[in-house]
Amino acid sequence: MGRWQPESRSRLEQAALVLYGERGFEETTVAEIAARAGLTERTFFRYFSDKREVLFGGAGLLQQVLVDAAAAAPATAGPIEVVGCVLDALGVLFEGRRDIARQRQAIITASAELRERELIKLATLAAAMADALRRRGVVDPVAGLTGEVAVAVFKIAFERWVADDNTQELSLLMREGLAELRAVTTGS
Amino acid sequence: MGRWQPESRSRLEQAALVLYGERGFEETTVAEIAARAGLTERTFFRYFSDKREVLFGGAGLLQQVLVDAAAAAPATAGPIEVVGCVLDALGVLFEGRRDIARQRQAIITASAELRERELIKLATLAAAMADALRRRGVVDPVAGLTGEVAVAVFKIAFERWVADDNTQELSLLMREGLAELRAVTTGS
DNA sequence: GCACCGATGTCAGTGGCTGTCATCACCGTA
DNA sequence: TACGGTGATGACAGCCACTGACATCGGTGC
Repeated sequence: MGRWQPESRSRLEQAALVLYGERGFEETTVAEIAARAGLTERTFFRYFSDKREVLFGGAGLLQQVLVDAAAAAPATAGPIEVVGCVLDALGVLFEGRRDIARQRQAIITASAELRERELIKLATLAAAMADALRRRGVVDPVAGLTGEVAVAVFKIAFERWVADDNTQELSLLMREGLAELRAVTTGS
Repeated sequence: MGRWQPESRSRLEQAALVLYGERGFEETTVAEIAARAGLTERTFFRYFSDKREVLFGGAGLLQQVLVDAAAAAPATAGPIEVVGCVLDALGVLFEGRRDIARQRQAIITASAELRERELIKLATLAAAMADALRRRGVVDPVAGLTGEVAVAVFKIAFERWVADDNTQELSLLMREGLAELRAVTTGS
């Protein structure tokens, strides 16, 4: 036992999720996570650049889906329509995963350090969105601005989605957010 | 010399600014900053909760100005007009400080850790903006969404303002951003 | 003078994170 | 079957951010 167990990475992720959930992020030691996964602290840091990163393995997929959806949007679509397409794609990605998302989000919001990390992941998404728009010919500062706005809509919708007193689908909440935004910016 | 020097806090800020600028954030030790300010590491941590915070002393003032401006906006102003007032107030705050802002921003963008910290400060501003709007009777999710949008406009305008090839005033860039945003959301 | 207080120093300790080298399972090849 | 290579892991030492506890010392009020 021990060596050559194939799923080291996911075992570490699982262990971290459990321990962060039980005791909290700050109160959990990397050595404890590693021990629970049957590995050593050193090996943890070979898979994850730091103690927080273990919770953000999905960020890459998210960005991939975003970029692909932006590229696949109809050639005639303006920036906001592209945002709509992207948000739809992201909605699909989270379908049926609300409980998992909720558990993860509870851990993140409970820790300032983890909130910081989440924000930089979102900022990276905004930058990717802006790049995708530039690749479609959208110029700055509109591209950058639209990237930020897309993420803002996603963020607010996601917050509502994981809130306890809400049962709507994420896609719906994002569409709603986009509509509200349009209403607000055109002057109330 | 040494004790009872009155400006310990600002001496630490100054020392940090210089050292982060010269060698970079990661390569600078808290002990070095403290030594340069004629203090010890322990005292540094009495003034600042961590190594990054020493660069963000102005965040409180920023938030104060934001909240005040939002409260002082005409009662008839809708969410977007309030954002306009707030951005104007922030523009005044930065007037004539572009070189300092540029130096600081160069340090921050050079370090992932510092970018994280900046993002959480911006997120705090967005939350404050949303709260100010709620106090004016704006409901969710519009309040939250508008808070995020306000910060997005500020962020993009600030980036352009500190870019080397730009000579426009920050206020102008923010007004421009707001206009572009309106144009984008109404459909291109 | 004396008692008190608040800013600072000192010191020991924890934990995140890294560099380095050893080890061991597996694989291909002679 | 023996042998060398490879890649994942362990073991260990070390740096540095950060903290708690206690000592110290300058100034202030009585």
